[in-house]
Amino acid sequence: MPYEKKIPVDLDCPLRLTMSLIESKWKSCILDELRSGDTMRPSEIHKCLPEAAPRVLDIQLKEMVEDGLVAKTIFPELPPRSEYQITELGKSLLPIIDSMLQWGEKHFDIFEKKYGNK
Amino acid sequence: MPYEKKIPVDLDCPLRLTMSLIESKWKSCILDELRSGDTMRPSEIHKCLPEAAPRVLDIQLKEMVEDGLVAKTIFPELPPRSEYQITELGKSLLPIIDSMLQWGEKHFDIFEKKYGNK
DNA sequence: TCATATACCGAAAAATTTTTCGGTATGCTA
DNA sequence: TAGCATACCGAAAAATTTTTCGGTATATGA
Repeated sequence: MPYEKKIPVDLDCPLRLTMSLIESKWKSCILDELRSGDTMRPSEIHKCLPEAAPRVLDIQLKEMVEDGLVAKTIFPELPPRSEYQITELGKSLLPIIDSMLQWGEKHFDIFEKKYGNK
Repeated sequence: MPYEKKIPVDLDCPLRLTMSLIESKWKSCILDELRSGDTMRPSEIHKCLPEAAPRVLDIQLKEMVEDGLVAKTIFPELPPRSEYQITELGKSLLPIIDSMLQWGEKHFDIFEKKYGNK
């Protein structure tokens, strides 16, 4: 296989399971982008997360589809077109994403001061 | 430096900030272990997380102390003794840990079926 | 005396993830 | 016709994290 995780998800404990689904660098951001429920094309997602290497987004989107967090529709056209949309399972993670977002906003200044502008 | 993260935390966005504080393999579990507020000695933590290599726990505990999630008390004795305790900042992450734990419990069977027992 | 336990560190190896680069195929526009 | 965009893939390089191993120091128990 081209690129594949050794262990798809961590079944050792429920906490590690949830973490393993979202801990890759951009997965939580992808869920956040898709939160509205609207479909997004890959190129849009890339535009919204310009710091992410396009290849990682491909890989992580693929894993999220495999994990059932995101659904993919491929249109058999040329040039190719496809769309991604958050699933119900993916939506059920949004409260977690929200609370992390809020926590980060609330405590941002602590870490800004501590680690910020090098 | 012996072992050090390139970038301590991710200040690009609040969501990535929160993720970067807990996404290392065992940090969320460490917070979960320390949740009661009682102090724990390193050897206890190691016993509670036997699958983690002791060295990673050392490293990750040290980072969590640096990040302010955990407090450390060193007793100047021999043989050495030290204690770790969750801080208020660390406690403020517990609702997130809780919701991940609950999510994992609720959806465990999906992933068990999908990826489980090889 | 020898083994064990304690807490931690450094170095190097191994594993994993992320990034970079190049390639596929085709339609549109200049 | 040339260049660009689209969506994706493979391979390899780079970066990062995790693991393994060995070492520090001293007290206790066999």
